[in-house]
Amino acid sequence: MSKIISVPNESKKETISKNAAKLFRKKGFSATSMRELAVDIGVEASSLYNHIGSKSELLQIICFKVANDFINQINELEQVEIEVTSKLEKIIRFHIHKMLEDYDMVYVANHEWKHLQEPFLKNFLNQRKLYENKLIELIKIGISEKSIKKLNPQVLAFTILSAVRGLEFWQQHKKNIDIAELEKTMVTQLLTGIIK
Amino acid sequence: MSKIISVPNESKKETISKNAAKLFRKKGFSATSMRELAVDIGVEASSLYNHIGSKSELLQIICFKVANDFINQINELEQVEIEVTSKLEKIIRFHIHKMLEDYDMVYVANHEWKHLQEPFLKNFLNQRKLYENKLIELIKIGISEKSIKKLNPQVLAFTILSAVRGLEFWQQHKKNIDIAELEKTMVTQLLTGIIK
DNA sequence: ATTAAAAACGAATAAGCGTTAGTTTTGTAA
DNA sequence: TTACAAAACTAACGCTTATTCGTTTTTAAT
Repeated sequence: MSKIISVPNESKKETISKNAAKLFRKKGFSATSMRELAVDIGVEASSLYNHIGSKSELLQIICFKVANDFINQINELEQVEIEVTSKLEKIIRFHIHKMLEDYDMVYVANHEWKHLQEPFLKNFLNQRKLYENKLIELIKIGISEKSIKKLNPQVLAFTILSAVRGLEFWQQHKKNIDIAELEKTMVTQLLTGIIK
Repeated sequence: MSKIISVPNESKKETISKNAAKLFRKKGFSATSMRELAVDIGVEASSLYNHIGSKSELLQIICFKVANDFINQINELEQVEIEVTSKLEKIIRFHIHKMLEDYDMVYVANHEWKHLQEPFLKNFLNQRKLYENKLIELIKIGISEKSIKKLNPQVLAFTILSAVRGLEFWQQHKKNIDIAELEKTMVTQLLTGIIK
């Protein structure tokens, strides 16, 4: 077969990872074979191993890329001095943008992380918990400042995360809903509710 | 090995299905082998085939059991004559209860349905869309009655569904949060928002 | 044109998969 | 006790899996 075609500024490893993300999202990690991935890329399965270490490594690359992006964003946000509710709004909007830009990778990180091997599995879950705890802390500050209702901060945080992590639905309705409306609706709903 | 032990009023097929749901949730459908399932139940893999047709059938049983439960609930709710917002509250509370009672099955139906074979895959997705559309219609009524904010009903519906489908987190925090508080918090958050 | 490294290939390996077949054990009712 | 059906067993089939090996082709620099 032919060579792996990679666009400039993108290593062949990245090209393989992105294709892997697409397949892992569509079929799941375990149900995706290296042979299928190779076909998609246009090369024999064995040739992939000149560029990557293992199938498992591809999942690691995907999951930690996403985890780092989210951790970095919330870290930057901690430095900024704006109201808690504005921070929450920014977090929600960031999730929406990420889901649109890196749909495959975000989806895989959200749904296929359980197939990571140790020690990567523990590592990933630690990253996740770190992010969740930062969000919970933010909400607690909001409650103490009386800008947020006195409800269980853990539940509030997880509900927001569940809502934005479920943004996959959007991919299937791209045509019907425009992104500005999507953002406005979700921010309004999650922050101020749906009842008039 | 020994025989399959099934509690009274539960067929052996049900026993196998429930064990399958537990494994499919923990490891994913594709990564779960019939041999593993057999070990969990205490028989040889081949013995399972005296009770079930195939591995795929187990996934079908799980997914359609869950789909039917949710469709039935929302159908019953359509008959009842109460306010739209009360109906939404009931739907949210039903999701929470279902996730607690049949965690494994609900999780599998939410996450592993893509491994269904045709025609079951199409069938399942139709059921899902039916449910989503019923929820969207409900919200549209609320908007026209002016009890719900004039926002994109599709987005509102999917956000609610994402939030309740993400209730898996609760399983890991059973000890910290009691169910009454969980319900109250989520209903309040999704219907009236979190900002004071 | 020569050389060395990078990247492709085909073939093979060992392990695991869902499932079937044939046989034996177990439980139940006559 | 006999007879029959249900459900277990062992063994095997054919296929797929991720990965490795040794070799050949391609690419790029001298």
